[in-house]
Amino acid sequence: MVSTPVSITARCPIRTTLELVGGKWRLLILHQLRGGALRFGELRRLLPDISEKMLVQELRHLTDAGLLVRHNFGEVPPRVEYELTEAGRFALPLVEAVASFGQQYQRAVVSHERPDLTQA
Amino acid sequence: MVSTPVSITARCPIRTTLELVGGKWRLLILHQLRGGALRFGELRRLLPDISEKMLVQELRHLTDAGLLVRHNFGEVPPRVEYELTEAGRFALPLVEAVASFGQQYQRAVVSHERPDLTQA
DNA sequence: ACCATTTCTTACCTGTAAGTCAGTACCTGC
DNA sequence: GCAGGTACTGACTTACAGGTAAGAAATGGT
Repeated sequence: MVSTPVSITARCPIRTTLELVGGKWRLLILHQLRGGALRFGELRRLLPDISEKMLVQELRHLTDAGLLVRHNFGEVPPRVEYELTEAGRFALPLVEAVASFGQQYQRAVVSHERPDLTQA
Repeated sequence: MVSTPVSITARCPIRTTLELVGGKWRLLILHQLRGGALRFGELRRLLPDISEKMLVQELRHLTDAGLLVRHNFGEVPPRVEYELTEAGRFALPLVEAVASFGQQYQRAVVSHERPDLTQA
């Protein structure tokens, strides 16, 4: 053993977050689940323009990441629910921050035509 | 005038934010500029694995969005600085939230192998 | 017998994000 | 007089996010 090969990578936390919840849909899914568990079909109705394929795929990603739990009731026709885990609920303040920044920016853009954001 | 055609779109604030600062690089750029203006070359050095093309492109996007100002000193060799605007500084808490969530998640992942995040 | 419902898979395709690389213009230092 | 730094631009290419559409499996209703 010549040198110490411990975790060279020293992951950037911003990149970590982007890998977890980056992309077009994940924050929106987490946001919809803020109030409690939802069935697959309910999520699809709440996110009108997501394709089924993407919804399945993103739900699976979030579940693998430990932010969601999947409840399969084993019934037929299928009945499945998704719910935030403890870690998932931990992401809610982040979702809130994203939403609130978007709101402020929108307001600033309608009042002036270039964002100012000086006044809350 | 039969109906009132005012702004059907009612933009989702989360989507707005994603369009503004979504993607692989924009949050990282904003983060680097948190302490004040930086030259193009300094940013390139601070973000080792961004390509010059992407850096130019993303700086331009953020400038067009009103989050950055570009200072061209008109010297030769070229000397250009980028700085957060008021609106850009408004995004810093968001960047912080993203970074801190990533940190918590990382810590949770190293201790258990599935994120828990119960203990701060 | 047939159709609808529900969650999910699979194959295929498109568009855009991102990367590579070369070149430009002007000056300084050697 | 040529290499080197500086902030770009543009052409070309690759990778991947995302969309479309079809179908599977099991059951209940008519």
